[in-house]
Amino acid sequence: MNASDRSARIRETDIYARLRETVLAALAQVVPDLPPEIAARVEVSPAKDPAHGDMATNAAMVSAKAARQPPAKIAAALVQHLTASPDIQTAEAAGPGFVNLRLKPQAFRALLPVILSSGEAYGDATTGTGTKINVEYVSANPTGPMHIGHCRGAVVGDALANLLTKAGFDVTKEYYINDAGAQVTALAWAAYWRYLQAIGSPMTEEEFANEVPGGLQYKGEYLIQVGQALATQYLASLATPDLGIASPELWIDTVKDHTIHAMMTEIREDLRLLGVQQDIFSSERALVASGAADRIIEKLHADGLIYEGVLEPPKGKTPEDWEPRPQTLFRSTEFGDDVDRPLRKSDGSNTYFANDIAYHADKIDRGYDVLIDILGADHGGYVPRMKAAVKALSQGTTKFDAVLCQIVHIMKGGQPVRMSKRAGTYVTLRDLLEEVGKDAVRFTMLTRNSDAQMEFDLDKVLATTRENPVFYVQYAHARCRSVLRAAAEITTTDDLATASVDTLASEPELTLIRRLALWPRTVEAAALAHEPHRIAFFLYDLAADFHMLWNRGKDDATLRFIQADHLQETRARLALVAATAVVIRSGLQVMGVTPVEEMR
RNA sequence: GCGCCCUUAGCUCAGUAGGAUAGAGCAACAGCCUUCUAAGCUGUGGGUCGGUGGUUCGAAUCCACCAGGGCGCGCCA
Repeated sequence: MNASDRSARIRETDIYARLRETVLAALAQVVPDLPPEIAARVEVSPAKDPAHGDMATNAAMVSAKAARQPPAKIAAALVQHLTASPDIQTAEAAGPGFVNLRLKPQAFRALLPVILSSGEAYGDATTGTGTKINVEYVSANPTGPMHIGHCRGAVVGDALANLLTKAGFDVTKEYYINDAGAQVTALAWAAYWRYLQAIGSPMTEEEFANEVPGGLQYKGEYLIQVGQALATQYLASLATPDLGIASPELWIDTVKDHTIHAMMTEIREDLRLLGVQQDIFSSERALVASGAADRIIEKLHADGLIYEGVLEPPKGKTPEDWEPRPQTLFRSTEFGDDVDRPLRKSDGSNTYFANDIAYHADKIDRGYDVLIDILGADHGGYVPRMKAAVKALSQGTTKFDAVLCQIVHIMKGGQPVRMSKRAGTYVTLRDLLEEVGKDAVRFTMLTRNSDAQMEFDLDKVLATTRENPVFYVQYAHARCRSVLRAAAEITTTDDLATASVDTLASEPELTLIRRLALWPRTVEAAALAHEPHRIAFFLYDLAADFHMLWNRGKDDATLRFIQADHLQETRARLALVAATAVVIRSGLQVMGVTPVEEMR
């Protein structure tokens, strides 16, 4: 799509963007030599108070200084020019220099055919055209099935990726498998224990645990199958002749491979059930094995960004066992971090950070303009060093943003559900999905800003009341579909895009249409802010407007959508209903929630 | 001790890229309602946007300091 096609499309679908162009054109008449950076600050935004009209612009105020004229004077001149616009009914200067615009109802109504012919593509933006973004999310240790703690990041990341795609970005969804660290070695030992059990080893768990460096972790039963599979494939060849612990070199890589593969199979299935489908799975272990991590460290070394040094102890709180030690450090302080960060452990292997630098370098090499990591809030302290690393690696050309997800507290029967493996109340993602379903999980996870803690009340997400946004939004869509089904017997609905909508003039109808008009703007703002939860709130408001309109039919039968003896009126109303359904679907699509056709 | 995030109605939370008189749901109060597909509808009360300064024509929003909560703080990921 070229630039003029693009702006034509914007004029057609985003009424606020269109009016902004109108205002800028008028402003160019009033203030001929306005600097572009001032023009960029001109906004046309929806009026908060209906008494102010439909929209307002700050054009006069932001340009007053550059024009060396008082805002009121510029506003008055703008009003003169703007009243000539075919979209505008009235324009008036108000307050400290706003220009309030009241649009002709037709300007809003004309959107309905556009929505109906665009379908769910309505709201697509071109903001991100030409920008490649990588969204990395979930990235759980492959040490067991996914639990609730992983779930929020998965949903937020997935919805954000969808949102960015809708806003025109070229998006890659990625999962980074943290399969290289000590945790995975511990996992392999745990699987090896299940293997020994499977081949009938006489060792007791205690005897085995005493031989494991760091002790036996991951006692979950989910590894039993892995052990049995190993036994089937390798018989007793991974153990000593008397079925004891063989030298780790003989089995550790095999068991690791096998176990990680088994865990990832489970995790992929969990993700699939959650409706998450990532494009790329990157392995930390493969990255290290390929030598990429070492190469990056060498490169940074050559750039003078790595040195051997001793860190100061944390101020005010010196750990008991603190002692000065020389370490391999990355100069992250040169790029805004608080302290330089270690890259090597004392055993010579890389820290997680070192490998993550290599991983992000790899993503930069793949040509992304923006890297987004979805992280748990407990990784907040990690963000500045990663930001520093990306800056150093890309010479500042690649942007990095981290979206932090706060903890989710599961509530049931008014009581918090404790997350404890020992107590057996460890809630897996699969349990949650079975209990409330994918759609309720996804929607609910998006009903809070991701950096706010959230209560997930298992009883409330299934409630059929207005206070449950999942229900309220789905119900609005179901009602739309219900009306359209009912109307199918009276009038055809397939060509509503060409229906005359001039009769839609009541306040609740126009309120709903104005809400629909906000959709492109909402998509764009949410995408740029990396805040997918805004979509959920928009849909809730949209649903409220729709239910309001529906409820009017309760009091007054002539206000119902279907009027058997007024076909033209009916078709106009149905066009509005159909457009509402389209926008709800469009929003649910971003959230990864399946719209329902009926509530049963 | 330091850094990051947070603090908005009784409760749970929004607040659209600094805009006008800060919004919604629940709860409370007062009415209505038995339905084109229903699990409700209308109205009312309720706020020093944690506090104090500052920048600005204009601040819940940006800056500084203070108070309270969460997270993190040399080879865990």
